[in-house]
Amino acid sequence: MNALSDKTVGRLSLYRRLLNGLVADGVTHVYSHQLAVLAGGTAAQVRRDMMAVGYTGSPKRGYDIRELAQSIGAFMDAPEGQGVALIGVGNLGRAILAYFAGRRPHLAIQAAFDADPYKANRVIHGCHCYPMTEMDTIAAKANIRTAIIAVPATEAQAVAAKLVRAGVRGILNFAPIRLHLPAEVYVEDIDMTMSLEKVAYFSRKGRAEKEVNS
Amino acid sequence: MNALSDKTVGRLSLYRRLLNGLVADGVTHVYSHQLAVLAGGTAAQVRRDMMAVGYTGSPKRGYDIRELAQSIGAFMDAPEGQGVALIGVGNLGRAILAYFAGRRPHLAIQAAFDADPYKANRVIHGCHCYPMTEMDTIAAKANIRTAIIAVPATEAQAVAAKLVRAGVRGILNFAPIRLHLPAEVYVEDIDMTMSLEKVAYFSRKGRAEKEVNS
DNA sequence: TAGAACTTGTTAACGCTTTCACAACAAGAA
DNA sequence: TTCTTGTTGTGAAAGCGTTAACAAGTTCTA
Ligand SMILES: NC(=O)c1ccc[n+]([C@@H]2O[C@H](COP(=O)([O-])OP(=O)(O)OC[C@H]3O[C@@H](n4cnc5c(N)ncnc54)[C@H](O)[C@@H]3O)[C@@H](O)[C@H]2O)c1
Ligand SMILES: NC(=O)c1ccc[n+]([C@@H]2O[C@H](COP(=O)([O-])OP(=O)(O)OC[C@H]3O[C@@H](n4cnc5c(N)ncnc54)[C@H](O)[C@@H]3O)[C@@H](O)[C@H]2O)c1
Repeated sequence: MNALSDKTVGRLSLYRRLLNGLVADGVTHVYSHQLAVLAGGTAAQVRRDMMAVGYTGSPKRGYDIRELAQSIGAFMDAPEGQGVALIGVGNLGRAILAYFAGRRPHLAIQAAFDADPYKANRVIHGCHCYPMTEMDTIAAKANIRTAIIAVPATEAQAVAAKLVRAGVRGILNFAPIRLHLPAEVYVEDIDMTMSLEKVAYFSRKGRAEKEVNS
Repeated sequence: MNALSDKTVGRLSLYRRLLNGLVADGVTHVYSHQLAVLAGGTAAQVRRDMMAVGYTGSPKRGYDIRELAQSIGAFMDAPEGQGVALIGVGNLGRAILAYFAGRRPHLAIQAAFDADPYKANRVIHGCHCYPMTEMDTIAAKANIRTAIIAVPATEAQAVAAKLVRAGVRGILNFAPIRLHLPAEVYVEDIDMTMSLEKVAYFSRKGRAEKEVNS
């Protein structure tokens, strides 16, 4: 139960998704090197990540998929489930709502908020959309500690501060600015412009490849 | 002109956007520590990144914003501009089209593709949407080397392979699977589910903080 | 049973990235 | 001019995450 690193948690999430896929295919066991190719990593890394969750496989049979997935779940999921709020129901916000709607039982978007009164008090992709003025009360009532920001960049800092005041401790931020918040708030930025520029750069320059001596 | 690291390229993209914002505010010079707080990093890192692009500021005045932005552009942008293709014009694809439409002159989405014949041969957010059957010819004609994948996970691998055959060398992948492609193709994954699970985890556990001795 | 074959768990080495620390330097003040 | 102040550029150190390597272990074969 010691603190896991950022990257390890990300990979655990990926592993679990892959494991669930394997369960659906009827597979029962998997080796670290198999999981590694699915996850795009190395076998050593998979084993090291398993150390972090404390799950132990068996030599010659590998990992029991169902047990391992459950083990990761015990580690990552809130036992009582966890609610998420979405702020900003624009083009991106609606796509996100559509995507996450009813997909994950233990991690669902429970409420959406938008400053536009035209969008408020409607149900979008199965999620009730409230006006921003009600955010504090609803976030408190549903015990929301996690939020997704999909408002224009100019609004993001103010919205983030408001969320933190309402008790939010983790933010997934799509606005292309860096938020300034207390250190105990975890912020993950998804900066599509930055990502696209990286891809564009490397698709011209090529990835710096390790030179292989002939 | 030596190879830059992944992370450095990402930050350069961010710096440039911040610099452009400052130019709009009429600022002409900036210190490394100012840029650092905007970018959410440290002054030392900013200076090291500047080393990478080879631009030299002046002590006591800092960096000339306009020159620096131009310097980064010379480093990152294709001189003749660069076209991007979007595959999959669903909920997410349309949001992306709306967002990038007409925003960046030197890095524009020039063509969209979708397997659904209902979506083909229409103009969506100013971008022509073609049927998948025409992808090869159009990608070749427009000299497209960069693509965004926003198709369902089950289709992503096949679409990616098709893109690579058509000459694409960099892919921004939104589908929640790891693509298996030749090593010279640069792939950046944006895995929203993974990111959200990370945020959910750390919003409960708190970020592993450095213990400060009293 | 003994041995072969292949796996896991774990420590140590490695490499990449960030941070530190400071010499060199520019600009203004005295 | 000379001193003070606050910056940049950069080698060296530190930190962090990944990879390599191998002992210990499990199963199958004979
Ligand atoms: N659409 C994309 O694909 C995309 C890509 C990259 C980044 N982004 C970023 O994501 C964010 C949203 O993008 P979008 O395309 O959905 O924009 P959008 O304009 O379509 O939607 C923004 C929504 O936020 C609401 N809003 C505005 N101010 C608000 C406030 N103070 N409180 C609550 N709600 C408020 C608006 O009413 C609107 O519904 C932006 O920051 C954008 O830069 C979007
Ligand atoms: N919507 C989101 O916010 C979101 C979030 C996370 C991940 N994703 C991922 O992004 C991808 C797209 O999501 P979406 O919500 O836009 O899905 P969607 O179903 O709305 O859109 C998918 C689009 O792809 C097209 N398509 C299907 N097969 C194709 C093929 N072989 N070639 C070309 N086009 C094809 C479909 O016609 C459709 O227009 C999915 O992989 C999804 O997992 C989306």
